Amino acid sequence: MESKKTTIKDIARMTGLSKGTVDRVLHNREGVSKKSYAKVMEVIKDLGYEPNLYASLLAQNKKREIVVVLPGCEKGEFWELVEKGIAKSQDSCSSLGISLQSVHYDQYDIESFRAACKKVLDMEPAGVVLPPMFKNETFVFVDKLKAKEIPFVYIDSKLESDSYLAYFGMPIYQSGYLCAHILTDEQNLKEAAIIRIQRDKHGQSDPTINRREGFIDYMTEHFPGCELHNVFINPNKPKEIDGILEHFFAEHPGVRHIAMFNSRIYLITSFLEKHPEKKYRVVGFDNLAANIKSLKNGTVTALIAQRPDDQAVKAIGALSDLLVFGREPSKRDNFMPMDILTRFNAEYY
Amino acid sequence: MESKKTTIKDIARMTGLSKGTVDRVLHNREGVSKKSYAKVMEVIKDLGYEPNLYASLLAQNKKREIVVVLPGCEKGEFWELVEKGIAKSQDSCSSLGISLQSVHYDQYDIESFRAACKKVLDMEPAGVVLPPMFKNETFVFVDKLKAKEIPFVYIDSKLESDSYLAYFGMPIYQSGYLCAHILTDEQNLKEAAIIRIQRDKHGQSDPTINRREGFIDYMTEHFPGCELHNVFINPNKPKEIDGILEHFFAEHPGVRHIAMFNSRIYLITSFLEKHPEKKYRVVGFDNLAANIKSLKNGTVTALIAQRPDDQAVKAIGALSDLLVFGREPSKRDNFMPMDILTRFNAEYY
DNA sequence: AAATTTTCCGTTACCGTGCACGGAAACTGC
DNA sequence: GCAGTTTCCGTGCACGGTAACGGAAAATTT
Repeated sequence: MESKKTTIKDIARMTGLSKGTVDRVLHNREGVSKKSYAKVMEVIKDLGYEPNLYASLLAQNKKREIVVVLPGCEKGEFWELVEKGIAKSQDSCSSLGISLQSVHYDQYDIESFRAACKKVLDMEPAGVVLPPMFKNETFVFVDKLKAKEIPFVYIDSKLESDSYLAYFGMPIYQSGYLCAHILTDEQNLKEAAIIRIQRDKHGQSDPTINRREGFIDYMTEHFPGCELHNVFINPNKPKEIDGILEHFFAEHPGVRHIAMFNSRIYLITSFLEKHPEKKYRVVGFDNLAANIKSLKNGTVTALIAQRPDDQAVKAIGALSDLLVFGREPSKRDNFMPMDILTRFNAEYY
Repeated sequence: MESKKTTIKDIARMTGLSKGTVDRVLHNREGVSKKSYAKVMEVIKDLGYEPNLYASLLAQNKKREIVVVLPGCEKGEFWELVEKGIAKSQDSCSSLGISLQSVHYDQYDIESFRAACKKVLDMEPAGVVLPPMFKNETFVFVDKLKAKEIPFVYIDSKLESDSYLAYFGMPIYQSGYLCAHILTDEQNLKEAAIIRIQRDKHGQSDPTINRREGFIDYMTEHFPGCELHNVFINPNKPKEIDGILEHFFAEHPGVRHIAMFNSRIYLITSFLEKHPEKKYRVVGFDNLAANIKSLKNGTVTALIAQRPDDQAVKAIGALSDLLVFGREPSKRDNFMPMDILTRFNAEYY
């Protein structure tokens, strides 16, 4: 049992052939007689031969590239957290002989996404990681990837099809459901406010829609009498936000519970900090630095976070596992845990 | 920029030395003059040399072994979750040429721990992972490891000393603090019950003590008037537990909040299920299957979990990073996030 | 100054696979 | 029977790094 692992040389010796021929059999290359082929296969099975990965990779001496296609972003925005995950993966990738590249586009400009896709295809990468931001364009893109036999992994959210290698992201509908559970804390509510972003989405795949469904379903099931107010704000006009909120809450003094389904809860903390006596119960999403700050000072009650860095790390890991070790991921759909962050556990995330 | 990665040969050429000497520098082996050493180091930095993992592992052709020393346990107990992490690591380890072994002992029998330690030392492992269960004996053990220059990593909790490579575990005091925060939900409390395990601990390192301190500190700071009742139960006499609890809660009808600082909240769910009308608010620790079950059916309000599987994965990862890549962990103390589990996010952990 | 030790470094034989090259044997057509 | 194909297979170098071996140069001792 302490014997060395069997090598190609052993098989060559056992069969009376040379390692060149054994190699040909292993790779199903032509130029082997049926008799020799059968003999080699038999010995391989008998000895339980497994090729030495290191030697193989060393001899191949290929360089592979994984490309992550992401919206470019300002400091402190959600996608920056994904970038952190990419940075984390850099080390392990480079020591596996894989280089990591990011390609950015403007998430509000479909043309820039098309350009990014073209760029990626020209790079001929060994694998691609992407969040599906523009639904139709993403379908077009991944079809091309499929045609080139380039594996790809979705993060953040996914599009249904049978061609993606894996998906790493939050269970979005359930995150809305959970949000409602935390917001109400099982206390009966009469009213609650949902703060929404005012923007024309043309063809964007928007997880917040699905999330809102989860939220509303929870409320309907548990507190059907609760009235849900939608309040719209525009992140491009930050100065107007406080006014809009002041106006709304003046008209609805009974509302003490606030939820928001995107990562921008920090947009309303300025308003909240002006009314500490109201003790609003506020639940938002994602561990942006600005959100965490408001969480720690008590302005925000809880955040639901989804480990965007881990999503990137795992997506890249799944690809490199495939590329280097030939291992298919065990699951295609990998839901990340929904982390509940409060002021007393936030700093450990 | 499309140039090949720099190799040892490149460095040899650039410095006018041979690759043997470069290799000596890379491994800090002796027999290199200061001048040559400096020259090589400079070129390495300039070219940004990174060794080729495959070639290195292939040439070394070593087999190393990482040993995890753990309390053996029944199905469904805490340490089983750590075992899951070990199983997860098996794949990545074996493809890195590392084999993983577990050595078990009885957590209530110090002699069995001594025997386990001896066994581990005889195995001459390349690295060791362990939770420090018996304080003094662990010190004796890790001293021997240190003498043999075997790196070791603490999980779950840690002992203060300067010899451990890394620690992966929950911030224990803070977890008690957080527990109180969740239990009270910022509502003023008059009374609360702490369920404790009755057992004589001889020399065991017990995280629950520290955790209770955190809990009590939170309560003292936020609700100084709240009376905390200690209720002791004995896990070896499960039939008595319900009676003890019935008796206690009959005598203290005002108590509606319950906390428990070990992983055994499932011991009291039988009692809780008999009194659904009381709507006890119950917070416990760790995502054991039995606990999760009570969480999902609403008996338990929340669990604070610490990713025991991740602890194992990361501990093993830190060791193999050191063994294979020579990378020291960036941090010695790695606190795991304290996950707040409720009935609606538990299944994603 | 010779003898010895120590310090330093180049050489070389691997590790297990991949693959190009070329040669031997078998098979073809005349 | 000979030249030309085709089929099959062995040889040998390459991949990048490791580490033992031994020799030259420098430092030390006698």
